[in-house]
Amino acid sequence: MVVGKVSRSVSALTASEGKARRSIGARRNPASAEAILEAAEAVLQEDGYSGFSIEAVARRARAGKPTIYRWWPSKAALLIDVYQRQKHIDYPDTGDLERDLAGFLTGLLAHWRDTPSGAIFRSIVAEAQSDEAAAEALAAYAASRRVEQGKITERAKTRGEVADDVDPLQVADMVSSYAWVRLLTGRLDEDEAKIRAAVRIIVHGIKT
Amino acid sequence: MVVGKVSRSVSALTASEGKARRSIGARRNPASAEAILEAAEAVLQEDGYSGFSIEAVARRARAGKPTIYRWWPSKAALLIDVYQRQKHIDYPDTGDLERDLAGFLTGLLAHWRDTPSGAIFRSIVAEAQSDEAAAEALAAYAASRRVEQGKITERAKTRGEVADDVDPLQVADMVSSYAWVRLLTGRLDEDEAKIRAAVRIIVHGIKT
Amino acid sequence: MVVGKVSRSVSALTASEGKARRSIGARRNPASAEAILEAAEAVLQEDGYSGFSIEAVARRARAGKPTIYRWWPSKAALLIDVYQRQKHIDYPDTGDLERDLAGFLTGLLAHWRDTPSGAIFRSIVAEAQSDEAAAEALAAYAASRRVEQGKITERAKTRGEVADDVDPLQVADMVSSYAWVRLLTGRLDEDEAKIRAAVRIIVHGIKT
Amino acid sequence: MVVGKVSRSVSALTASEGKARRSIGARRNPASAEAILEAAEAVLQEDGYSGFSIEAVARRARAGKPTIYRWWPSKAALLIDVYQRQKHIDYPDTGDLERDLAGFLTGLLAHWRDTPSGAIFRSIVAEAQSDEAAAEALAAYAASRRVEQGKITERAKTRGEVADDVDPLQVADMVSSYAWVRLLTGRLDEDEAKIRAAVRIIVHGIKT
DNA sequence: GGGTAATCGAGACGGTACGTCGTGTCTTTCC
DNA sequence: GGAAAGACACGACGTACCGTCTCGATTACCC
Repeated sequence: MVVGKVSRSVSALTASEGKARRSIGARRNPASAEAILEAAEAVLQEDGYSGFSIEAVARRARAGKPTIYRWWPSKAALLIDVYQRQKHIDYPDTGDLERDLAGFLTGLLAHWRDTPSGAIFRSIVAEAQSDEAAAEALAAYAASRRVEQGKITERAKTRGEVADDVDPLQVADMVSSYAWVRLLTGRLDEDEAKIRAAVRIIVHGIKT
Repeated sequence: MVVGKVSRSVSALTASEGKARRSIGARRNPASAEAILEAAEAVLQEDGYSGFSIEAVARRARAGKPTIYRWWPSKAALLIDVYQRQKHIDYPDTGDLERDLAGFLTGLLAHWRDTPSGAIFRSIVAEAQSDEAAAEALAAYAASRRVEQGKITERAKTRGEVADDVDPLQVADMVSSYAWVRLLTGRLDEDEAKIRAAVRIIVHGIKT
Repeated sequence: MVVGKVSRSVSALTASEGKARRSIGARRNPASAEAILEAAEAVLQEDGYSGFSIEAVARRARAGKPTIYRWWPSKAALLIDVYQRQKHIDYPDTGDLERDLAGFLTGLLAHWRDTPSGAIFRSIVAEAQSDEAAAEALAAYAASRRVEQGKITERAKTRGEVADDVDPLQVADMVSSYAWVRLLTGRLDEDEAKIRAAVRIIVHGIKT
Repeated sequence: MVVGKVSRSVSALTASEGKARRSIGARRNPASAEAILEAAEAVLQEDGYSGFSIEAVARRARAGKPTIYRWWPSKAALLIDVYQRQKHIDYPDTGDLERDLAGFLTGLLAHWRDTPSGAIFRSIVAEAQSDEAAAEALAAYAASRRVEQGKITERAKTRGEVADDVDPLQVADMVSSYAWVRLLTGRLDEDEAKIRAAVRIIVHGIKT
């Protein structure tokens, strides 16, 4: 059983229309926003984080730099938007905590490994180390993800699988951290048995 | 009881000599190397990773840029050297696993919070996301630290506190990851109770 | 005795109405035109030619940029309109050529120095160096002014003060040029004795 | 008889070397300076003042913008250098004041008309209307030219052709102004007879 | 007297240029 | 041959204007 799947529609047309987009009046042009996000994604995928610049995105999107700065105050904000467009992680709900956490973890690592998401998220974390705005955005995002992922343990707690004094957010934190560090140190292709072992340790550690 | 202490010799004189260093002939000038490393550390501490540039280090060290590039092929290499000059933290050995792990974790977070090490290590992680050399250096460093830290659990295993099928390196990985993510998301001032709770979960999860 | 005085009606109200002007139907709104011209004049006076941009004028006039572009095809056109709103100086007629020319010259320089006219005229000359329309407008304006100013010498010629072969337009040209260059090189605060000396040279040069 | 002719050597090679120039150590590279000045001249000639930008010059010279800004603090400074490279006006010395002044004037106007100098000088004057630095540079330049040109009248004064109370600088000012305004209003193709008439007026006005 | 048409403020759009900063390479001069 | 010094080509930064556009609201004019 899967909850929370969010897909996105890719309109790959916009990027190579040939003709320039125009203003549609005194309001944001969604076509421009779309083109910019797609260009950003493409630049990241092709040139990596080191080649990712506002200029490069603007060039590729055939957009003016001010148009980007108007809507995304920093490189990080753009990165996060790109990441959000990509991401659709499943939060499993099988009725078994260990299975749920292991499913989440393997799903997340596979998602990072098999889509551009991993590279993008690495970029965001890197950016957050030098840009205060990025750090805040990342912190907010991470917190919201912890809440979401914490629900897995919360459900198990409701089922009586987990000790009363356990904080689901803390569990989410531990599980996420394990995934983050794997991403940041290039160890996404972790043996699934190891992942299960790690999850088992935590689940054993918190059960009633 | 304390193991693995590494100290460094601080020659704080070099940074503000006033007069420029000169060549000492056809060989590397240690005073320059020292001045550069100290300047790098100071820049990182004062301006953070965002202000850390080869130019800034050269300015502060009163060194020529080529002198830096001659000895450190990339920003990452310099960062790693700077980090290795730092005093490392202690790995406690009290005879009690939970106490050891909690001591290690609080010590590490405090070390990152109270010395330049935190800013430096954040920078290395950030750099490693786009620089291959930094990534390799970071991976090697992290692996060696896992081995070192794994000894804590290894000892507990020898004492029979821990189940046979537990991989001490995996435990080290989980504990370190928890610390890393806190560093990278600016949550070093974590409540000590929370840290103990996290450690307790893991220790409960792996005990015989 | 004074000839050729042109006044303008200042409706200083429009500039700071607070509330935005609206369309008054399918025809030009004179209040907007007025507000734009006044804003342009104010911007020129306060920030000079370098701060004079369509954006700045629109902001100050609380007008839309298209409203400006609709009625003034170029910055130059707006500048010219602004200049023409200015009060023009008097052409003296005392019955004495030297007195008339000196009066004209000191009056013109004082006018440029003490009113926005100087800044505006400088701007037009500058604009005319790269804008063809401005160049034409400036040429036409300058020619008409030469005719007007030539009448001073013309009258003296009628009185027999001036040699027959003297072209009054040429005299006007020489006198005006002297003033222009002073404006353009920031030498409006010229010693009056010097002005009189220059006029005397010309008057001596053309007298019967 | 002609005095003060200054020629320049054009090394048109530099502009299209194909390969980029490199630094020649910690000092100014004359090849870069040369390439920049030539590119500036070419841009001015081909695109006019409105197309003249530091960016365009840098592009054309295959130079970095900082290299230009390092040596020329403003657009005006660059323009003036370009103008100085171009200019080689004769200050005639025939022993006859009227002939000298007429020769100077026709020479100057012809020079402005037949070489890029005219366009360049117009640009400088325009620039000086919005840029304070340009204004100062132009004022200094104009003053030095007045001194130079004043020597023509000075010599005539020594010869006793000119009244004692006449200021040669003022005469130079009047003559130059006449030329400037012709340049700025696009009237360089003035009838030579008119020029002579203007000069005659002044010479008559100042003679003993 | 209801539709049409032109006007208004507003502001987004794709661009270009600004002036500054950092990169990594180079050369000279001094030791 | 190492080191300080700093110029060089390059390119990204974030901002200001450019001139064009589309909007929604607001009348005046014409059928």
